[in-house]
Amino acid sequence: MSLSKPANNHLRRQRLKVSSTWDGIVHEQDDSGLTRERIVAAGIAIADKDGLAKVSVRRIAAQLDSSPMSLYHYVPSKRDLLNLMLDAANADFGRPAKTITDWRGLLCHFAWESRRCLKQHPWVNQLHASDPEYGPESIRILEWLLTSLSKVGLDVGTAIQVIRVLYVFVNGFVAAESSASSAGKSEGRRPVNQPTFAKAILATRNYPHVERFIEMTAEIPDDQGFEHALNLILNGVSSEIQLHGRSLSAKQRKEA
Amino acid sequence: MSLSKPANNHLRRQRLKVSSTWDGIVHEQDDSGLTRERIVAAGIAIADKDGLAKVSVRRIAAQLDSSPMSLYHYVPSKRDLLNLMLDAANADFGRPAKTITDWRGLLCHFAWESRRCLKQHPWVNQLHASDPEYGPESIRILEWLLTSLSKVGLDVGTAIQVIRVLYVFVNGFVAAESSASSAGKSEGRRPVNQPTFAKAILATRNYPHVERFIEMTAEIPDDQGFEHALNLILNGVSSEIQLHGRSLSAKQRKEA
DNA sequence: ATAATTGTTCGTACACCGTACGAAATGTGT
DNA sequence: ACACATTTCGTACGGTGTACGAACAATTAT
Repeated sequence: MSLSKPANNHLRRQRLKVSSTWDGIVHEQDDSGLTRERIVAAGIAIADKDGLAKVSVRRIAAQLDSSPMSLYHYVPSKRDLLNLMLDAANADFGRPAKTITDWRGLLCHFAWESRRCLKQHPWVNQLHASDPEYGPESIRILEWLLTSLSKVGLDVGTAIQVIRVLYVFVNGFVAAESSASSAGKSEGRRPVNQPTFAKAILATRNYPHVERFIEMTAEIPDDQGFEHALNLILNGVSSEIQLHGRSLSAKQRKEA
Repeated sequence: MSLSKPANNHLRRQRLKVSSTWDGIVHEQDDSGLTRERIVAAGIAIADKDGLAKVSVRRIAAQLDSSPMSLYHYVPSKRDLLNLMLDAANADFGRPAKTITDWRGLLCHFAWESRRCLKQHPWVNQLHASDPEYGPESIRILEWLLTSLSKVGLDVGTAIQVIRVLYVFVNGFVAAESSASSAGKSEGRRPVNQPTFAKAILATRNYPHVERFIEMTAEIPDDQGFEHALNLILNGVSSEIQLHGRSLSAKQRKEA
């Protein structure tokens, strides 16, 4: 459709050499050509619309008016393509205003913003469970967070430990959230009278607490539940900091 | 190979009617026949040995000297088969001695025991990310934990919230653990000079904190890291309880 | 004993997947 | 114009889940 400008392709190739960091290979193209970015974007689009399971090399190719095997010139394997998608999904993680000057604020921002990104692309969780490779975006974010925290006076060691917990928590929470809501949406998926494990068992009325559990998680708004849980963890952090404070009193850390 | 005893099959079918609760269907068999349990067990064996990806209907059938389609009489779909596997994996969750009489001890036990189960079957995490359906075992465990906690005086509402956090945390932690270790084990998987996103980026030495992060998570023994993180969360719980304690002082919960 | 009914196995087939291989096409440098 | 490098893509292999229906075996009814 749109024609390329072969005149100065050579120059542009020279010029853009910096951009691509996957391996040695460098490509660029105007609108209609293949690009790793375009491929990744198409993959994300499909995953967002129809779920991660529907992301196939063939389908991406179709969406780009190309052929399956062509993609393999820009991406070494599907596995890696998924990794690229994963990282790209973190691209719109927002750094906060600089006005935040306490660790709690920073961690809060991190948690909420992570959650926002994750909810935008529910498939990230699935992906993340089977392959936690860090991409450039994730690394940038992590670095930013750690430097911010240390600027604010938090010991880097503790920061790291805490982030690990927080990160894991947010991921898991969102996973639970999104799979619960998707279970509600596509509730005609099952043959109707096949009442899902859980329902059949709970119908025996032998597990009152669990019933209560399910009720609660259903009726409490997700945001509120998240905030609550988040605060719980942050309180834990707070008490951690108080304990072996700013690297003082390292001795009494054995029993407190 | 082993011959069946067709003489009294009828009687035995009558006798065993109680056991199976999936839907209405009831089956039983001596050693050589198909059973839902045997199918599930085979699936678990494969997943344990070669990973979840290698669990296919065909392969399970082969392992049971049967044909693929035969399995579908005992299991409605592969999706459900995986759910059955998931639940079966929780079967050896151990209840603690009754000597534990404080919430912290109970939650600790729950966390450690969950982790143990998860580590035994690393694929559970993967599975869990894409389908969190509760099975009978999980429900039993949850019910037990909740009743125990309430016996010990913990408000059920808080207990529920806390368990959610803890559960999510343990899952995520173990996921991180196991995928990190598996990345180390099969490190010849990549074409050697294709240096993984992360390594290439970190090689620029622009992200010192992240480097430190990776070092730390690598060198701290997993058990220790887990204990630390767990205590952090439990401290959060502790402060939560102190705050709006045993439903006292609900007013000052706004700012503390 | 014979027939009808039921529960269980399984061969075949379809649509889909990731991707190895190598030939074709396209563009570039001399 | 020719040689070269890059990019495209047709074909094919071996795998997947499972719908369908024929075959078989066991149980029950007559």
